[in-house]
Amino acid sequence: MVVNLLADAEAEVDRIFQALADATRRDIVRRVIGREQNVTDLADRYAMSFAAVQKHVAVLQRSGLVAKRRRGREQLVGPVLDAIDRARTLLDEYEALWRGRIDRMDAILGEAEGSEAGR
Amino acid sequence: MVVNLLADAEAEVDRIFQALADATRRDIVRRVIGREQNVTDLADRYAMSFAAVQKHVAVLQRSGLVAKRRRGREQLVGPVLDAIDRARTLLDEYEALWRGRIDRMDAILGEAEGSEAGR
DNA sequence: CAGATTCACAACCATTTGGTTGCATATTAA
DNA sequence: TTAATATGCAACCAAATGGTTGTGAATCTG
Repeated sequence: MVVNLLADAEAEVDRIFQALADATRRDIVRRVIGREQNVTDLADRYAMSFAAVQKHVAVLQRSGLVAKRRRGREQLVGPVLDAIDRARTLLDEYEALWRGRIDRMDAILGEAEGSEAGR
Repeated sequence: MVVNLLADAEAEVDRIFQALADATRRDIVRRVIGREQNVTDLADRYAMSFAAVQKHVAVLQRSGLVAKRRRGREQLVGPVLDAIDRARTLLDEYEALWRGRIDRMDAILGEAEGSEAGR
């Protein structure tokens, strides 16, 4: 159903913003965009336990912004360019909305739908 | 100290992304950008209690993205254009960061992963 | 093989989040 | 003045978050 598709899309946006709502995680994203890094290297940068950093990486992974790939005994954390680009586009859309350039888009996602009690 | 200034700035970013990490709140932002609305009107749109919507508005208010002004017995919720523009700029910076690093990475991408770029 | 490295994962804990109901207060309308 | 409207706010609750420690399994390395 359309409602579920929308709900899924919204949930995905939720996860992306949620993932970015933590300074450590934003920093991790920056770092792995610079270069793939294993979890230990990442963990060494922050004043918290290895397991805590592991959890942050898991949150980012769930949001789709990063992914891990194995290399021997280590897991290399790297950016998922498609997802990051999706996030970027999403931010673009908010920017457009906020700038008020979306007079036409108002007709599309304006009054009609957003209201539905579907959550 | 510089550290605290940075921490404050990061905390503010936290609050902004956090505020946007909920579909109802994103919807509220869209709506009040379209036109100032009182809390009751907003609450009528969503399948949750008045108090719940009140709390969502409070979160948005703490993030600085919206503000309330009194008109008689009602509180009109409206966008805070300065703060929204600040947030927009912030998102722009992330966009630039991501795009910039990705572009730069594209140049390097052909090479083997063994190559250490000292950082 | 033995030890070190790297990671996964479970259990636990405190705090925050997102929701509820109920009650109090301010303002408008009749 | 009384009733209806619009809001604020406290108390409560379940689930999620963000952290910890501890245990165990893979994978190098000497």
